[in-house]
Amino acid sequence: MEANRPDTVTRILDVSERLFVEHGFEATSLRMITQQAEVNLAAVNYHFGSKDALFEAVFTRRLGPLIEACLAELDALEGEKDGPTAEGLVMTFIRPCLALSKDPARGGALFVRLLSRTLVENHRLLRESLSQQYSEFAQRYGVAFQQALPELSLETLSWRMHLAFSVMFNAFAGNDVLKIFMRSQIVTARDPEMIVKHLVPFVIAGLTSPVQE
Amino acid sequence: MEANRPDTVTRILDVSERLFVEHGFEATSLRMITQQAEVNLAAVNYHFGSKDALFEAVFTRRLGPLIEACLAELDALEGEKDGPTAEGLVMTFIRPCLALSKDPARGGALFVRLLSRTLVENHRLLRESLSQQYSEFAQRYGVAFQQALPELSLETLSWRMHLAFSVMFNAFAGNDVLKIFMRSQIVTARDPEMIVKHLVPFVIAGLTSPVQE
DNA sequence: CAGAAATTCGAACAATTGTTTGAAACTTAC
DNA sequence: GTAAGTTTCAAACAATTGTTCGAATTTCTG
Repeated sequence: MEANRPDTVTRILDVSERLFVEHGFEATSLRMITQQAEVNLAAVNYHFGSKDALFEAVFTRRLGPLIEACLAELDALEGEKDGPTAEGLVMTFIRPCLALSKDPARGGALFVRLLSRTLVENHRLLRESLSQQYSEFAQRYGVAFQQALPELSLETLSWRMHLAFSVMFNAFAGNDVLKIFMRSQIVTARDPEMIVKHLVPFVIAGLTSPVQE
Repeated sequence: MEANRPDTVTRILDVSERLFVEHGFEATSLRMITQQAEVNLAAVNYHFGSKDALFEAVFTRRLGPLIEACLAELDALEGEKDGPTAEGLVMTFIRPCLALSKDPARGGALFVRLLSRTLVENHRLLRESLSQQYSEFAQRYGVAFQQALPELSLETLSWRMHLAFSVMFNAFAGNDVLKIFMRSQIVTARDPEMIVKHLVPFVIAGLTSPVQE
């Protein structure tokens, strides 16, 4: 009947990804995970070693390919004749996030939400294990944006990049800060295309705004 | 020696506010709180009733005055002769947040960080208890922005407000999404004035960007 | 000062947490 | 088919969790 269901490791990862997003790392117990994944309680410690290691495994499964996709887009853009524009650079980040959000096989928007959550929670996993590993990501974008927006000072550019990635992450994660207050006024459809339609112009405008002294 | 230290309730609230920000709600135990606050373990349940009620108390202590300050600024702005501009509206939100961040007596930037964290975590407290209570906040800003940016469709305006408040919240909370990756490149000084210097132009540009079809 | 009310205290409660263990079941290889 | 290796299983582990209780203590009130 259900012959080709994923193996134990994959089922644990899928359920963990969803539960970590819904309830957070601390509030998600191994019994919740193993119960919904229909595996034995000891399976987590057998396959991953510990709950912390499971969390890291959930992360590395998606973050690596996502960052590689961004860097590949960056390579393609820098290969063109004209220098990269700010909009082009933004799209090299948007497109992989969009593709991930629209792919149910890769958890859809779940992982971006988990990433956003973990960033805000300031987890030690992101501070220690993954920060060094993926420092290339930020360095590449830093250089590229410096090239695309040469009129900005390093301080201003750094701040605008910080703000731009901040709003992009939160948009993809669906963190509706206003949804809490506005009852039914804004229906923030989770449609990823809709996100991009309004997100990209907003970010581009913020990045390319003329400096005022 | 230390005669006028705060009373038990205040000490619990102060310590809880800090620990909830540092470790999150679930990962903060009552024993951590009572130990650092130098009160008995049972004091929390005696004064607040439960850990959930303590969390709500930590919230209501700061959120109410903050929102009222924003609405007061809004009243003052709407009382002027000219209609409110987008920048003026943004500043009615920025100024109270800035004042709170710079006031150690009110926990400084702690509460804004807690608010940001709780928004991302999608806590039921913000969905249920506080959303109805402070719906006036969003409604007032919705009407005001509609007046300041009449050329925008309701859909576009809603999205831009969502993105604007999203980036403002995260900026004040100090959620450096790039800090994780960039090692020492960007030193995002926690100086609130510095935040505003770069945050406000970014948000204004995104809000007032001409619509492109 | 005496009595009442409010607060603090130490101790214990049941429940849940992540983790470990050794045996059972299964898969693979010769 | 049998032995070796891999995976699953039920059960238990010590530790920690939020909460409760009654007695001690302090503070307020007359």
